[in-house]
Amino acid sequence: MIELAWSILELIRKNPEEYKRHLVKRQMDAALADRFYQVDLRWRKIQVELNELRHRHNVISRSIGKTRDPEEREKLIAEARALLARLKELEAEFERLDAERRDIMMQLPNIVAEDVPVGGEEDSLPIEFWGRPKVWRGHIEAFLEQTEKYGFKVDYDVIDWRPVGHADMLEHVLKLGNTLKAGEVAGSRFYYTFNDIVWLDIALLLYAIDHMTSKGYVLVTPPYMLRHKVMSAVVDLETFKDAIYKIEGEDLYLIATAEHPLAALYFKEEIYDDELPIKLVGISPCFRKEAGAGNRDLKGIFRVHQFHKVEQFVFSLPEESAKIHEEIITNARELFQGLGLPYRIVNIASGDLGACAIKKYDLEVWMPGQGRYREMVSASNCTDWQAFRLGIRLVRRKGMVRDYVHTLNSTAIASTRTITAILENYQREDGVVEIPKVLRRYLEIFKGAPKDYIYPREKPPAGPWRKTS
RNA sequence: GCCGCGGUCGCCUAGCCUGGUCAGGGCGCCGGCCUGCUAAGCCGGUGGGGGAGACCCCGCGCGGGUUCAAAUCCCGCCCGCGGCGCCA
Repeated sequence: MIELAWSILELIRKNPEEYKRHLVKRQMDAALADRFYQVDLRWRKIQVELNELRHRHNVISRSIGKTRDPEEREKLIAEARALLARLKELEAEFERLDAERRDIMMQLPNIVAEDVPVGGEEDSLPIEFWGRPKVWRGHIEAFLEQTEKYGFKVDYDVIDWRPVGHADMLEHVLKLGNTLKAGEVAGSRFYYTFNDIVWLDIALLLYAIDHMTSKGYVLVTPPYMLRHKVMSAVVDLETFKDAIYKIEGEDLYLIATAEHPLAALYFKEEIYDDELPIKLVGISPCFRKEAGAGNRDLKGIFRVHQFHKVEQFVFSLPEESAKIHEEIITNARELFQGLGLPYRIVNIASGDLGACAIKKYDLEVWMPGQGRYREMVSASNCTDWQAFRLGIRLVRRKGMVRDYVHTLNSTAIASTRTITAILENYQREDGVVEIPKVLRRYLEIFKGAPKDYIYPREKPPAGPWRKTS
């Protein structure tokens, strides 16, 4: 018997109850698995009948070619026609079943890793803290809620003045952003940024690709749009609905992250085991509808429709993906340690995982203006979920066995979010923002770029502005 | 955008005109024999699915159509190459 190569299909056929437990962990309806099991069973049965019928038809059809006697020929053709009528009926049923089966199959989420906390968003578990957060006196209680509650003793500095939130910093203190005008001409969650903030954006991206390429990751500019068949293979249904922009009148979708085109780099390809791991670092703009976000983070540039991101992506051997997952989150740790931004690593709870991932780490930076840790990085192990949908096979040289590669992705740096973290963490009482030392080498070569500090201004360098506050 | 040519089982390629032998061959890869070891040589394997299995079905860029029968004929789409046009 041929081994079922996709882990989820194999699991449902062999042990549907086990798979249902994973659905429950994800707070999903376990009936999905039952439905698939039944449809799959019937699909297999019909296929047997269909093959039988087709075989008989093929036998007759082949014999027609060898028959010289015209009378005999007519008889055989009539017989083939009769068989064909029955075949058509059965084929119609099979096609209906096959469509239903594929439809459910595309909805099946990955399993949940053993060491993922079970529950909803509130059950996500911080597992590590780094750095020395600046905590405003009024946020101390909230800070302890986010640290000591989980059994971690995190040293922090108390500050007496209240840091200005990133949105107000950008727009009203530094005056280097304009979301009002952007809102008018493009819509909410768009922005104009100017001068030093743009330099900061670019410096962050350079810093991230410098760090990643020095580790041997291959630098990639990917397509910023993908076809439907590719996009739907890379993301789950929810993401598609809530995040993906479509190009009017074309079969093209804007990427929400470089993860999508990077995963697609090996669309329908075979990868030999001795080529793995393949480590990529992509740089691209990201476009997101943020349809499910409601009113959250409406101000500033924390949650926007468009930003730049440097993304890590790895194709790996199945037996190595857990190890590589640790590697990519560690790369992110290094980047944020370099920036001197205090963070915590969170093991995301089962109910909050995307359908693709068996396990996800978020890196959240302490935001002194908001008094909260906020997500900057997300690192997922998708095992063979994406690879199956993209048809990316793994060929093991020993015995030429075929299964699926594993895929992993993680943010390296998302520019706008990281800027908000810098604006809050490097802010002084007088409103001056210090530039993290590690970024300075990427700025010093440019005459017009800021070097050490970004200073508050009286009025913006460009764009309409009315004195309000 | 227009015209012409092309897309074959990992890679290269035959078959297409003139529909019907298992889609043939080369390379690579895997396994075996041989060998002190390697190479050469020889034998077998090398797309997907179903079936407990003997086997069977599907697969020639994708999707339709004609036919008892399609890699082969017809239509649409995608991609590549060459030429023309247009624009950086």
